[in-house]
Amino acid sequence: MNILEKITNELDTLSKSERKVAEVILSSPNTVIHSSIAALAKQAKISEPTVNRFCRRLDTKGYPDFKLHLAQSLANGTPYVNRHVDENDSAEEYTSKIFESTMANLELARKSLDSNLINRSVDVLTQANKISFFGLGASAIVAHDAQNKFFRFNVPVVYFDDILMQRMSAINSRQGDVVIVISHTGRTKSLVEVASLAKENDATVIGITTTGTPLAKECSIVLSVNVSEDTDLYMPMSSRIAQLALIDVLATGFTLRRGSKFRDNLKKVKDSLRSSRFDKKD
Amino acid sequence: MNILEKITNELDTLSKSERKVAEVILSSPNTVIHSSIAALAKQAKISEPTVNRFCRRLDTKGYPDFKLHLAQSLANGTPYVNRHVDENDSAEEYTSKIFESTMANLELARKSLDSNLINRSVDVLTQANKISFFGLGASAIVAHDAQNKFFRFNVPVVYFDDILMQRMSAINSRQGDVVIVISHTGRTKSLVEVASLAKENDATVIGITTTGTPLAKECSIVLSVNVSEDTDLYMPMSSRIAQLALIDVLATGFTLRRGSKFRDNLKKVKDSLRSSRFDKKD
DNA sequence: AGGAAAAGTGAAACTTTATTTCATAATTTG
DNA sequence: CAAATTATGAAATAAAGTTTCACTTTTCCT
Repeated sequence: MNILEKITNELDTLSKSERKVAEVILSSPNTVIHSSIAALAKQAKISEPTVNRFCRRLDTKGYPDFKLHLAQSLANGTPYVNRHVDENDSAEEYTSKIFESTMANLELARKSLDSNLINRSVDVLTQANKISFFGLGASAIVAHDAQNKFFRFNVPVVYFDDILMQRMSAINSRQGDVVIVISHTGRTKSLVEVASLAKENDATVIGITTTGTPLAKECSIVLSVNVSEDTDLYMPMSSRIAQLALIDVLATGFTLRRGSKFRDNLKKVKDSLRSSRFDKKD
Repeated sequence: MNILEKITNELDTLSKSERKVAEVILSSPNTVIHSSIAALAKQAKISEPTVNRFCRRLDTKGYPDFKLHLAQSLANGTPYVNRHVDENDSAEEYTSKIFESTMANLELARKSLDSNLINRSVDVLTQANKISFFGLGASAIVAHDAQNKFFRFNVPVVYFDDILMQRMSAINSRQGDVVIVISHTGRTKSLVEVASLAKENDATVIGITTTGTPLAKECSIVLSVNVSEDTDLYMPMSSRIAQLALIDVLATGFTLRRGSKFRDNLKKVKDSLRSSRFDKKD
């Protein structure tokens, strides 16, 4: 198990001084693996035995052993962890933290996805007469992106980030139409209403949202994209990035399902963009 | 670099005794990371100073530092790798591949970023009279997202995904304006022109693109977001996701730079959305 | 509130571990 | 084959980590 995560989890079982140690470690783990116990104690403004006790509480044999675990956690290939941005972080620090949290959230999102539901969604999408993507705020760009992607497939696709257009479109939907409603919180009133309207009008409603939200209840298929709670003011919404990855998955599933002839077509679309670009001389 | 590989490479530059050390380490590295220098010396049937010299020859500071490197090399379990989607992949398989590739690309992108340039960009952004984001196609949604984010900061911000609007806006820019041009390929002709126009009109032009592209040459600051080449037809453009993460970084840098009063304001914006949502009952 | 018990903490003593020094042994070179 | 170079380990030294124990703070109970 990743020791940084473990520290984060056990933060509240630690004593006051031990928490100071934890904070120093979490804020710059890469420095710590090169520090002696004395240096760390000094930085955390506590004594050396406290550091030692801290290490043992995390089920390591002592400080050197702890450093070993820490080093391994920091090495490549270990799972990424949600780390909060701190007011005094340098550019390097907050950059790392944001990228790592984003990756951690992608990992979480992947775990929450159910491949059977993805399969069913792809089924539905390949058979749709018309596909509409709805989102508001940060999720609007996901809908926008989805439109870009599906547009290339030469299927009737629209996206709206305007409540009224969404409502009108939902009301005009019919059997065979697919409406994809995107909302991280799943609590945005107007979007929940739109989902419900589309459903009443016999469209298949796919929700890209968090498990168990009001929106989820209105959908025919719910693709759960769970990411860690957005409690931190500085922490950006990683949810939209996970949602985009899911759009990639759906689009890929769509392409695969449609077979090889369809893929030749895709290639043509790609090639058609070439003349608008400067050549690559390499 | 992986230290086990390094040991193997340098085997013939080592002395006889040192080679004994190397062999012991290579044969059971997992034991070594929990051994003291004395234990290792005994096992290799040589003296402690020899072990120490061995460590230094591998460019580590000493035995403990060597163990740290060794531990990290051993931790490399399954780094995220770009894996290509195959025609016969199941939903589960392509989902995993897409998420993992996305993470691999985020990792790559992070490595290509220069924190000094991020710092300078944040400087420029906090002092801007007006901020414009330009992108086309997949990058348009990044520009769109950036507008969403910076709009919350109550600064004059616009985004255009229309070539004509971009040109007009670029021509009307002036000293103190910041123009952020987003393009993965950095070869889209009209965008390169827009960057050049903006520059001629004294705007500070920040490019979010790949290193060494025509667009990069036109920019005052280039934030390189390098991801692996998009050679595969099935593989979705991960570049936009890396770009979004970079937008998060810039927005976070902006927030931090602006100080605590500014952050209170942000909280208000966040709260103002509450009434549009269903309550959370938990 | 008041005081006993429990938990937390750090100074100092102590132990373990790593590094340096230096004399000697092995190897290379002319 | 002897001088020079390089390699090696015993012992001394230095550094790092751990334990003990007395003192402080907190918690819990009446």
